[in-house]
Amino acid sequence: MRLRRLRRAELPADTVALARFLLGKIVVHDTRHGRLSGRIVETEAYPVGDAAGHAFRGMTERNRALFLKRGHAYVYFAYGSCFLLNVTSEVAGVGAGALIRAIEPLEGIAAMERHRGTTRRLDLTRGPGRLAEALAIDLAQNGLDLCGAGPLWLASAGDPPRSIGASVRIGITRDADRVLRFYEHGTPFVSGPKRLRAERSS
DNA sequence: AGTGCGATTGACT
DNA sequence: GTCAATCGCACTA
Repeated sequence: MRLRRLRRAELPADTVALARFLLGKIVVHDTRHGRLSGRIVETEAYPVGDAAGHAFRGMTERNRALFLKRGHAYVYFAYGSCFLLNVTSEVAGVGAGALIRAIEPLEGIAAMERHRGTTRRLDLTRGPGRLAEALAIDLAQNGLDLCGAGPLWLASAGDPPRSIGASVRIGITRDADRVLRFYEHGTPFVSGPKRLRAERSS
């Protein structure tokens, strides 16, 4: 597969626009055990001022990376069991980002199966905690520049954009009515209940 | 110092 | 479909 590293200037400077932009792009993790990659099919935006966003109550030790300029990785540990991967979206000092919720496995599928302890293709990377585990992402990747020459990066495969759906975000309680979850229609690799997979956006 | 709560998952009915 | 596990962090006192 032909992959081209995305440059920071190509990333939309707006959080919601970035969340939509990321659909169809590739997230790549080059590890000691080879390349792990997947096509992004579901994201959520956590823009400035969003009560559901981790930056809402200011910078802390945990969410520090969320305040890096756009195109950095913000990884955090949730529910005592999972790591979640976000792409930061604003200028330095402003906390906002896009959560990657699901990818379609591309390269390194055998390694992903080992990391996840299953060979069921749909269970590999459907859900933010699952995809992080499949891609071997944890706090060691927190704060990495996704637009630099590092091991974790974003790529375009030149795929034509497909139909995009939108819904409310999953698993939050504050600002729960905002339509800030975006996903690709017609792929089985999207997480969430069925009723949140059919709404049309653009 | 103690408490409550998740940007979830996997097991189970 | 429902529900508990799990633990670091933020918040209160």
